[in-house]
Amino acid sequence: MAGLRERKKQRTRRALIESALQLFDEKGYEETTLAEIAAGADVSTRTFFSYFASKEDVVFYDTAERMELAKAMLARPEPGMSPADLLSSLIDNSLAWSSAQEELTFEDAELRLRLILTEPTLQARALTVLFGTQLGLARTLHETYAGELSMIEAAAAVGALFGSVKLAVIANLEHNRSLEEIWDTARRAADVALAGMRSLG
Amino acid sequence: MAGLRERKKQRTRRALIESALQLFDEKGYEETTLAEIAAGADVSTRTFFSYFASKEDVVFYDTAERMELAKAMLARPEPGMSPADLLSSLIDNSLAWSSAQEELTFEDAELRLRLILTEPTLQARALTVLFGTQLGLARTLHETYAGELSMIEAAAAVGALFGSVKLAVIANLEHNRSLEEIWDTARRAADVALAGMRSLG
DNA sequence: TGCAAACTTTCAACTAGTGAAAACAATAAA
DNA sequence: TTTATTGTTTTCACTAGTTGAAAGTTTGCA
Repeated sequence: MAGLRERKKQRTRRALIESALQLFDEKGYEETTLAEIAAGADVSTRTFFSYFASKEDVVFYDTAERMELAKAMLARPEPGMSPADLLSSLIDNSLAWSSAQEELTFEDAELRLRLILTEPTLQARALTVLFGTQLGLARTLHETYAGELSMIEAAAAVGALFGSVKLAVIANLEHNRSLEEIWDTARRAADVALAGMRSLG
Repeated sequence: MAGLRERKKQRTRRALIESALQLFDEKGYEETTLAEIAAGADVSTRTFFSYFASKEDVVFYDTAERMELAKAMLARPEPGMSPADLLSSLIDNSLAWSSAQEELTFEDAELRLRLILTEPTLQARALTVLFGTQLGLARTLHETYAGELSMIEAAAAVGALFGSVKLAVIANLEHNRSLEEIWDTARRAADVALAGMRSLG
């Protein structure tokens, strides 16, 4: 389908991602230099920056894609579904999706999560990314329920949902050893936020 | 009271803050270099880093103080106050406090807010700071209502509250011209989150 | 085959941030 | 008031992320 040029670019991109994640795992994030990442992917340091805007960005390479999926979900709810139900199913689906990715092995996904939770720089970036996602989802939700849901309400709903899940999961990180436990924490926190929406209508 | 050494340090700190904020205002955040900030405060560039860990940190110089105030509030609720009521009054107080600071003029405060909302780097830092604050407040709340409120519930409550307010305020930035309007947006968003808590008990 | 467009490399520069040792100033003890 | 001690700032040297520009390659297409 796509020409050689396009395929080559995808390969370079992949090579950069793999080189980076492997090095981060082996030596740590801060300890890995861009020069090393580039070398591992057989390109010049300068070239790294035509694929990613920053060192942090490699770690979040699939964010845009995930965002699109989530948006698509919110854009076309099953007929008759309330905003709260829709958001509730979004949480379920997102958690499920994390496990079921082909591109990355389960270990890769877990490694990446640990990396993000461990490295301050990446944590900060994650907060930014998540924030942007929420804004986008709030807008979509507002459009989906045009008339019924003001922008403030949509933003408050999405913000409350993500805010409670995020804080609860992180605050319980020490206690949550397995993915199941994390999943359970997330669900319980989500229900706190969703109860608010339901009680308002 | 404090010795000369201590007073001198406070003066240098102030000088750095003022030099930085003034330059950020005049030339923009990214355009201002640490060398210029230091020069404006009559110290060496290296000295900047014994006062602040990074360029971003100057802008958030009073964060720790604010955090302590908020924590203190959550630690000693009026007898018989529910968690939801307590958090509700926290929001009111925080919004009020922003306006009533002596150290900075009203313009300074507003300039700083605009700076933070405008500059990506500072936005990112704000998210991190706010996140840390939430974690601290959730722990305090959990301790205050020991037995009644699990850590997950406390985190979900605080996360939902801050999450909804934050997202609603930002999402409505364009529409919110005055502080009063922002305040109103915040209150409305907070009520969405608080309704959830109240409906659960 | 040959030209134009897309990509990569090389080179040079700038800035945030860090470590270490030398220089300097403040405090307290003699 | 001199001296020893301790805290603070400066100077110097260096690393690493990031950006711009120009030169060099590769690919797509006529």
